[in-house]
Amino acid sequence: MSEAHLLEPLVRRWSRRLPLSADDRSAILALPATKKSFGRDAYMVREGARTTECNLLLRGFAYRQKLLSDGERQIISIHIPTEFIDLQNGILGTADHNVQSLNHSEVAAVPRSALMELADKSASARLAMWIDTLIDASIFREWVVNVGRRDARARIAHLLCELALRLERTGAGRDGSFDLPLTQEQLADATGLTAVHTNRTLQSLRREGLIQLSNGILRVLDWEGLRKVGDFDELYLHQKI
Amino acid sequence: MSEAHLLEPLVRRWSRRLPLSADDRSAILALPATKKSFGRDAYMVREGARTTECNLLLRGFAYRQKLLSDGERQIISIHIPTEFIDLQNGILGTADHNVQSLNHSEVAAVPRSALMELADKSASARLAMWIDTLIDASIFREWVVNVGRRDARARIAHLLCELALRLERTGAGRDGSFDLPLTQEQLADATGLTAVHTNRTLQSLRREGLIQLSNGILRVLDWEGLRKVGDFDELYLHQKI
DNA sequence: CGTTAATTTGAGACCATTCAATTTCGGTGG
DNA sequence: CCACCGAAATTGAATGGTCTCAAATTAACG
Repeated sequence: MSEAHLLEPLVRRWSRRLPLSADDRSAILALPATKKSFGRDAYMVREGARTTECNLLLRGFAYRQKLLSDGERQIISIHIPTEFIDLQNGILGTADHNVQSLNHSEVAAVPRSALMELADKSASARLAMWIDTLIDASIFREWVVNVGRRDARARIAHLLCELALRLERTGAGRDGSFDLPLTQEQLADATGLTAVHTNRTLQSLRREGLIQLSNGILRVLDWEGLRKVGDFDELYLHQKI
Repeated sequence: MSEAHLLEPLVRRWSRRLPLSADDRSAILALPATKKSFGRDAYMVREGARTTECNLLLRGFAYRQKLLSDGERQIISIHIPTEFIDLQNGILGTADHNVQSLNHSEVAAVPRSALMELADKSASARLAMWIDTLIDASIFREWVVNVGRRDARARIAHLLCELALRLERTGAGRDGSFDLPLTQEQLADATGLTAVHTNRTLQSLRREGLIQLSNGILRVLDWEGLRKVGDFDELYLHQKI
């Protein structure tokens, strides 16, 4: 397994968004990349750490989080394969939040310097990176709305809509069924709720035949219904470019 | 008042972060910019609109918001002079949220195309722009934490800490006293609370001698106390680079 | 299979909301 | 300069969504 192939998924994702020349492609694939594995809940990036490399998620899930001084945790975003989990750190230099592996995951670690050189050299790659960070930001904005103004049912429904759609776009899952190994506690930390209330809310969504969620598998039974409960509008994902 | 001078504050802010060559400076100042005024609550950017220009805030305040289908509003960020209020739109092409003027404000509107040309031409300018959008994103992340996991007192204290610090860094205000024409309803929409509860919470912060907030003027009486209540750590503002 | 993690259930408490009414403030015209 | 007006701020009381704490059940895993 040559290193170049590690970044193939990145090339594929970026080229769906904008035209990449042959030079662009080979420059991206020529980036030095090291495969790394992380176990469940392992820290991939630590708040306050200086950046030396950026990680592209190849397999598994990752989530960004911050810890409050009283130990409470807020999950800020959840990431799926082909996404960078810390691209912004490459530019800002210091991580302002933690990133953890959700389940067993694998990343391609690219030295920050090489990535920055690519950005200087290739206008397309640079734009693709910038867009990646901007879509991240757009998702953060929607999450502010989600935890700020929606009730428990809507928060969870919205989050599941987002994840289902993003997973679908990368070809993961089929028939509205996706691998989603989130514990209810993690789901609670992502929606600003407690695990107990998350449990009751999930039950209510299940009772109404909107979803099925067990054994780390999400099945959306009634997409329109879930979308409505979650007040979900996919514009913010910027995936139809 | 020549148009070039409109962007002087931008040059000043960016050059505090990274070195700008004489060429960079003149290229920035040569950008075509039109001064525009907005009245209180006027829409500056509308969700779903295609982008034709980016707005640099010169005077007054602006805030980003999204509306839920039931009419509720969540404010996503608050902007102060010398900041771009919609830089990300120039790249993504479609606005995914609204921006409104908080009080009477003035902006320098720069055509999207000219800004993108500058980004292609000047490595420093595009890095500065990218950093701007990344710091925005970092603030969004902190807001997710704020509305997701903090109680009412902490949310408001944290928001006031952030605004005070950002205002101070731009030279606005003195002796811990700042112009901050936020209504309690806007403060509520920014923290995911109701106006009524925001009122009671502000009273509790006042009662304890932490702040004074009236007539659109915020005075921080006990910075350490407020910081503690708000669980505030400024790392996420990335202003010490 | 035994052991720990994750999910589920119950009941009571509390923080924040809702609704409604009152007071204060800022601006305006007589 | 005062009377007036609408907006903003403030107060009260009742309601409710979510939390807390604790225990029981089920699932995951070596």
